[in-house]
Amino acid sequence: MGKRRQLLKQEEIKANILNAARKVVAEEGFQGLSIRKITKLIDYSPGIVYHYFQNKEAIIEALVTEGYERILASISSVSRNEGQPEAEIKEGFTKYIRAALAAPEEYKAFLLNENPSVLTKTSLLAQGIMERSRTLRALGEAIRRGIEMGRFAPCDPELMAQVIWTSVFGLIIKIIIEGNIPQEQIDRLIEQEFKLLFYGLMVRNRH
Amino acid sequence: MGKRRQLLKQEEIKANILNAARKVVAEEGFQGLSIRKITKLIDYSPGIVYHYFQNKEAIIEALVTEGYERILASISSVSRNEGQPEAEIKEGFTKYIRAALAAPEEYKAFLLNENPSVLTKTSLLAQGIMERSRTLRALGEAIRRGIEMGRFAPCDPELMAQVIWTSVFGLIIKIIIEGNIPQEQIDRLIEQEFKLLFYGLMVRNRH
Amino acid sequence: MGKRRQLLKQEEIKANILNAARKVVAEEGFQGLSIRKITKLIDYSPGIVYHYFQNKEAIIEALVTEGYERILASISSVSRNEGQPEAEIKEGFTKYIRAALAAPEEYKAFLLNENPSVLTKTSLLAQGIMERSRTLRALGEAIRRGIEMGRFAPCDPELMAQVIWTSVFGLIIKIIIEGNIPQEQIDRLIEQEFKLLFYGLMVRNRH
Amino acid sequence: MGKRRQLLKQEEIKANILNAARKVVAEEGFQGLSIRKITKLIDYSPGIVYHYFQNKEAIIEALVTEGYERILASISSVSRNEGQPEAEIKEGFTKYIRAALAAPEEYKAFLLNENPSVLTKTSLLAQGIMERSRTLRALGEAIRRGIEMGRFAPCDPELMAQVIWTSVFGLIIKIIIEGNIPQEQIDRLIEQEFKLLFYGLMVRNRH
DNA sequence: AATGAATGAGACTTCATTCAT
DNA sequence: AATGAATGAAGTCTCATTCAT
Repeated sequence: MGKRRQLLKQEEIKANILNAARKVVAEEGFQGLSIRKITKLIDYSPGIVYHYFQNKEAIIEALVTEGYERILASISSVSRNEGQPEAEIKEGFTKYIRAALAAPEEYKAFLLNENPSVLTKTSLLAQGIMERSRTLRALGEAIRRGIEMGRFAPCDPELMAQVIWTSVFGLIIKIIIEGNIPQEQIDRLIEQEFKLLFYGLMVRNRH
Repeated sequence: MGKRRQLLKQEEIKANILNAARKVVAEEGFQGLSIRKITKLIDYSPGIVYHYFQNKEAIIEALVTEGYERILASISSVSRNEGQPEAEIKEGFTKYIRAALAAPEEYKAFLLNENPSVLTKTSLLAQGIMERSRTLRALGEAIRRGIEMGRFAPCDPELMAQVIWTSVFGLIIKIIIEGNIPQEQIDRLIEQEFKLLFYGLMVRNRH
Repeated sequence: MGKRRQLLKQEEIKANILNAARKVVAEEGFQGLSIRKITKLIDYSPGIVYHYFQNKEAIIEALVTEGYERILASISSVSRNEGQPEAEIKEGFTKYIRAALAAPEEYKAFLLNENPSVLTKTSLLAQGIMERSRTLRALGEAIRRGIEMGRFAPCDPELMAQVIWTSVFGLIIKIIIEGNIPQEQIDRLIEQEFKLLFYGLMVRNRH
Repeated sequence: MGKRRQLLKQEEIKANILNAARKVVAEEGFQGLSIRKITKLIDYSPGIVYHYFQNKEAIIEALVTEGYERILASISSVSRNEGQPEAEIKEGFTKYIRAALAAPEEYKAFLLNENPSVLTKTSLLAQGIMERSRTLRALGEAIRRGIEMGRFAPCDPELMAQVIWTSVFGLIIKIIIEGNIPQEQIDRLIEQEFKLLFYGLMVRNRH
């Protein structure tokens, strides 16, 4: 067998393992993931996993990296809107929310995970996060541009990006957890969310 | 032994068990809680736990409801502020956030719980929730008052209460999950959260 | 407290314990009987049982002795029929079957029990059993009388009593275990059973 | 290692487990069977059993069906006896009894089992059972033949087959449960059983 | 007489991981 | 590359019994 073909096959099996793992996680959460369940799905023996991954931890990390990329991909296509950064922000979150609600179990499993290796990808609240997180950077810079253009009130763009992000995050998580919200109500909540983010609670034109 | 004294002792041991459980949960999360770990901490044999609690589930429930009740209690003392409903809201959430962050595992365990009976207490997103949830009612009515006074922009008070609540919820959950945020940064985030809630992103005095 | 009253009370509590035990056995079989379940039913603590019974074994024995008496009572009223011992036998078994099917769980728990102390009461197959078992003695003597009167074919009355008894026993147990036999079919089976016992399979008047 | 040899070894270990289980059951009854006891006998750790069997239930089922199949097999070799159906019946039951008493625990476990899926195999008392049960059909038809030949008294062959079967069943179960009957006495009881089945209690030639 | 605390053993089961082959 | 055997620890829970009070 040529080396290239071997590598290919190796990647293939790794992918199989990850696919099986993803399936388990989607059904039973990260907590329910076990090596055995994975190998039962792909009809391999438990031992084989240790040929491709150092341990369970490594699988989780791979899963998570990959899952995060997919979520990020959903907002990578957001188009710059020079004149109205708020439209850009709205478009990004709309796509993000849609992607999250389309794979609720994975979203939950991923963003509520406290596994250290997962947290390195999902952490957003530390100071200076704009340098490390593409998402937060994109959001923060849209905010900065809005401020420079005079459309947004002056503020620390990073901090603002963080609380905006957690606001949306809170809504998504709650929608997923409550489980039975009618689509109509979900739409109304999302619409209201944007009103809150952009206009706040207080009345306009005050003094 | 008098019956009263016995009951006391029984309560005492129950409390010991719960305390030990709390300690385990605080260190390893609910996921890491086990009867064995509890009884090792209080130097008892595993079996004895079943004298005081029906099963592990009952311990968790006791822990969780007790914790969440403490959190709810924290906002029961919020004082009406007729002139400035925003101050009332801010005070309420400040207390709520503080209480939540003081018992992070319980907060998570309760509010991320998908058990139906828990959900009946934690659901907030359905239409008409203001009639069923004291918390949401209080928040929604503060908003209504603010609108009537001309301090808040006109909106559906219930919907607004829901997205405000989920915004704060998202921040709390994220702070808990990331785990290692310095207190200083937490304070800045909370401060920024209120700015967002009250003033939004867009510039004031816009037309 | 007078000694007599104490004794009374003691007997009363013993009876309570046994009643509770009987209830457990009726619902879950002897196998499901536990000290805890007993004391939970009568609202006492597990320890108390050991004041009245040496151990679990002793309870079972008491239960069984008592249960056996009740079953025996059902056939104690069978009237002697000097002319037709077969009528006497039929009447006895009819009452016995009815009593057994009226308390199927107890019957099963009792007669299928292999606990040594139970077996001392239920054993029937040993040689010489007619000297020790009232039931078998009654049956065996009816047979002996039948033989002497020339109504029954000559045979060893004890052996014949044993196989007759086990025949009926087999029918009862099977009816109980299958569980869903319609009453009509039960009646037909019982009727047929007596035909078998009295006339056998082979044709009459055979040379 | 070749796949075939592996399969062989796997079967071997499975057989070892079952053998150990059988040993435990033989000594302490099904009630006394535990994974621990099994693995102690074969010097394995408890976990390994779950490589070969899904759970304890599966072991019991394997044990029981295997045992009962052996018993059923014992009567498959009964030879037709055209002239004397009673000889055929006697031979069948003799073999059946011998097989049952050779695997008493399995026999009990299977025939006293109230599990619905077991009952579908062991039920015999319903009307029309001759169409569904090979055993009952064979017995019933021997009876029918006997009647047609004028050797057996006219009767409903199915009903007669049912009560005959339960008669023998009752004897077997009682022998097993009492446990300590000397072989000699067992033989006498069996002999007497056949006398009862064929000739009944009543005197012959009684017009 | 009665209690409730407490134990220690044992039940079934799942899991991550190692290892010889 | 892949397997299947195997372990040992840990999980929850139930039980009969003892004992100080």
